[in-house]
Amino acid sequence: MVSKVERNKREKENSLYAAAYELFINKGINETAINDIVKKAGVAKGTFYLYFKDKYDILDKLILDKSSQILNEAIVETRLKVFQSFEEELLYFIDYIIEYFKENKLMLKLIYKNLSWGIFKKAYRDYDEIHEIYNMFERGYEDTSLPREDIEKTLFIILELAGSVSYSSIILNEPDNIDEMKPILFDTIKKII
Amino acid sequence: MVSKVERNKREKENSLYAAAYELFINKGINETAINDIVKKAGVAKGTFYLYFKDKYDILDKLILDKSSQILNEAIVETRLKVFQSFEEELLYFIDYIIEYFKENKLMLKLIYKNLSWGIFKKAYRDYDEIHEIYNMFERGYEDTSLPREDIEKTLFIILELAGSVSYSSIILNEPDNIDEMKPILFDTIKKII
DNA sequence: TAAATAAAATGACCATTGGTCAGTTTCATA
DNA sequence: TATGAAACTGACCAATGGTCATTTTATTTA
Repeated sequence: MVSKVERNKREKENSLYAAAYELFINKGINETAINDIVKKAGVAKGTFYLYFKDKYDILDKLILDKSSQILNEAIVETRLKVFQSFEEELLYFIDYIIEYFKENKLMLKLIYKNLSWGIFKKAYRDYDEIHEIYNMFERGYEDTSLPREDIEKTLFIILELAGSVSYSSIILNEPDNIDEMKPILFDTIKKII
Repeated sequence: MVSKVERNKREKENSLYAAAYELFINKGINETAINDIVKKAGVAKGTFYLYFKDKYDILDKLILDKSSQILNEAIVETRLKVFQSFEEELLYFIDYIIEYFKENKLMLKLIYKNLSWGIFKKAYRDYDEIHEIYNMFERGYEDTSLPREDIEKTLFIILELAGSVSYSSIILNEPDNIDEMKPILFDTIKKII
């Protein structure tokens, strides 16, 4: 049973997350004051400092949460489908995330600009779901021309590539919009694996 | 002839740039106050606001300057050499930049985390040198299997790839250090072109 | 070269923000 | 119902961002 204290605690914490998320998305991180966050969350300022060190602490935790959420969603959706090849599976997975961020541009902006690999590593340790991406690669590697020992590095390269190209084309339309960039991005990934 | 006013003006501005650069590098951007910058630069606070809108304004201009500087240096060095192929030329260019940033990690950290494609576009318009990267691609495209119309997109993809992989491996040693990652990065680029 | 004009530089000043902590409220336990 | 523990509060102060009337410096004009 969850005690009342526990429940209240989570309520305050969650309302802080929700308030910070909305403000970071709509006003930007630099333009959001702690005062804005606690006011929107309906808690006292001191409460903020019970849960978070500063603005960048709640930001880190926020994007860790959001990013593992969307990654997990993409993994689950991918597992539900049947594919002819690993290539097809991988591209489906990446496309799922791209389409998601096409609809949630502000979230992409927030996540991508602040998600360090260090944070991702923490997710990789702490969240079982994240392992699934690697497992997908593990399962599929026989279909590829890749040396066994390069799997992790290649996975990294593909995720970095997909991430940075998607970010630029979705947020900045540079060098072109995402729908124009998708074919060449996918062709590139096919060349890599 | 450069007037005395002009000369003084540039001195103040440059001392602000130099101070901000050193502080951003060593203390971090969030931890650096405008007061710190003007104190280090030896000018009054009001002077700062004559030249820059805020902290992020001087940061933008700083990284635009630093990044076009290193890009230009790499281009000049590459032009001095003779290559057997476009592939060789491109990899030399990228390697030059990687080696530079290996020796200047803090600068890479500052630039990469804050260089938006928007800023790069401005450099692309304003600085002739930046065009040279595209020209290198233009000259070399006959050596590749790429369709003519995909040159710009491919250039973009390769630069994004090299940039994000280099950043992670140099700064975070993730997923491995840059010397371990280089072979696979270069192989990947070869596959792409 | 001296006076008038223009431009640049200054730093005291105030509003906003980050962060603290003594006191208060809420909850679990005996 | 009393007691102790934990969560919560918001008044408070130090630090920061940004302004602007005044002063200093450079240029132009007479």
